[in-house]
Amino acid sequence: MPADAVVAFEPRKTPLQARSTVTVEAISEATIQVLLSHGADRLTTTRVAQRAGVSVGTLYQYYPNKQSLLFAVLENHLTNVMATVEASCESACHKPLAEMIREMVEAFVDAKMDRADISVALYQVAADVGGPALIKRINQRSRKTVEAMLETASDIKSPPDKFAIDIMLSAMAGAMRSLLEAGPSPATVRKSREQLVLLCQSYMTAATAKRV
Amino acid sequence: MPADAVVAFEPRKTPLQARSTVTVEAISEATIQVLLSHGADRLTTTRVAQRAGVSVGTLYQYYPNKQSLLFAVLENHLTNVMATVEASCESACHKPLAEMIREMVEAFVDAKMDRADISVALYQVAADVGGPALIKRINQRSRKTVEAMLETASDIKSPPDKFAIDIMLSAMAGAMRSLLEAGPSPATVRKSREQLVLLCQSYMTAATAKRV
DNA sequence: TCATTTGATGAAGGATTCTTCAGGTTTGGA
DNA sequence: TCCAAACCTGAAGAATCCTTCATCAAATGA
Repeated sequence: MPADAVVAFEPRKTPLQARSTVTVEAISEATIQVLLSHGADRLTTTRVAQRAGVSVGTLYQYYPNKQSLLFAVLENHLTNVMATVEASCESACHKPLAEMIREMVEAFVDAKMDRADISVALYQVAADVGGPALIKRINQRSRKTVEAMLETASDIKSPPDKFAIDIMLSAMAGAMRSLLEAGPSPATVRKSREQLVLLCQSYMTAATAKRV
Repeated sequence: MPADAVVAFEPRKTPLQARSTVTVEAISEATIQVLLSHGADRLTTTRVAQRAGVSVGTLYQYYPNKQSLLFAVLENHLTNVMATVEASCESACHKPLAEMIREMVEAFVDAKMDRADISVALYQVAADVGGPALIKRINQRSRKTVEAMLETASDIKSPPDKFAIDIMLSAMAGAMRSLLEAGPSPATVRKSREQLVLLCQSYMTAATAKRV
């Protein structure tokens, strides 16, 4: 969605002393909180700094601008979720298809729910500059990871094609987003998790059958 | 996501003469274009007015503020898509489950693709103030519409519960969003449409089987 | 201990943006 | 034709926000 050149995104300085590590962490956390309490369009660098208990100048010592701050928080979150899913994919290798899907989906749901507030807050940021590109990258990596896992499934001839995997992953993410934004009860989460597993399993089974 | 009171959202004045109808239409269209070319955070009322070929003052004659403009455009789009889906649901009544799903999903995909640019542009706005609430309302209505259709399915005893329908709809919307944001080729759209039908069909079948 | 590096401060410049309103133009009917 | 209502204009007020930088404080290690 960007119109013109993307500004600098790289962090300006990496914390060396323990003191600054705490500061950077506080700024990240404050970003989430401000996002949740004021909304994306009312998030100001001053407000974030205030909430973090530091001054604006400090914030600008680690992030060259507002966008890089938001980008960093988003990237961090996506990377975390990604790592969890990747781990589950590795541990599910060589199992039957249905089990694979179950483990992967459950890992995803759990990772998202673990810090549901972060997920919800960041949906507001995801559409901004940098977001779409980042998400595209993460999606591709996810696709490859899942694809590699499916290749080792013990009970199918050939795995579904890339297309089907993309559809499944985006459907899963979309349903999860809708769920998170509704502020669900634990019971609702459990039920949704189960249904999401079923959704992915039935689709993958159907998509696989087509090719064998 | 809003922090405080929601401002006035209602249009300020309804166009009477043909001239102003054209103006309002131009402003709507310009909003989409600016959203696409500059992004949500660089959308200014002045820019929209300029692109529409009118002055800012004119814009404020019909919309009390910037948010109400964005809200109106979003609402209009969602209502349009919704109407298309509702029509398809009515015409698919009393048919077999698989056909129902196919018609509904295809109607949804086609409605979204019909003005793909609008859909893509509005994803940036959806997370803003008013967006989540609006989407929640539309979702509920969609759920009820689909539920009513499924009740008349000729080949199943009892339809899936509300839960499953919600999951399916949000999964469908999520996958569609991901597709749209990728700027797909016509061939990709066709293939995705087919896969989306399969996704929903297989899930609904699985969810139904569980209850009979 | 003390010099050097790292970290923190926050007032203020500079820029952008929302919104209004006083005054002009066009339209439609009497 | 002529008036009132509808419509349009765009400069400017008011507010908000991003970002910098000169200055002060803390930590490190020699």
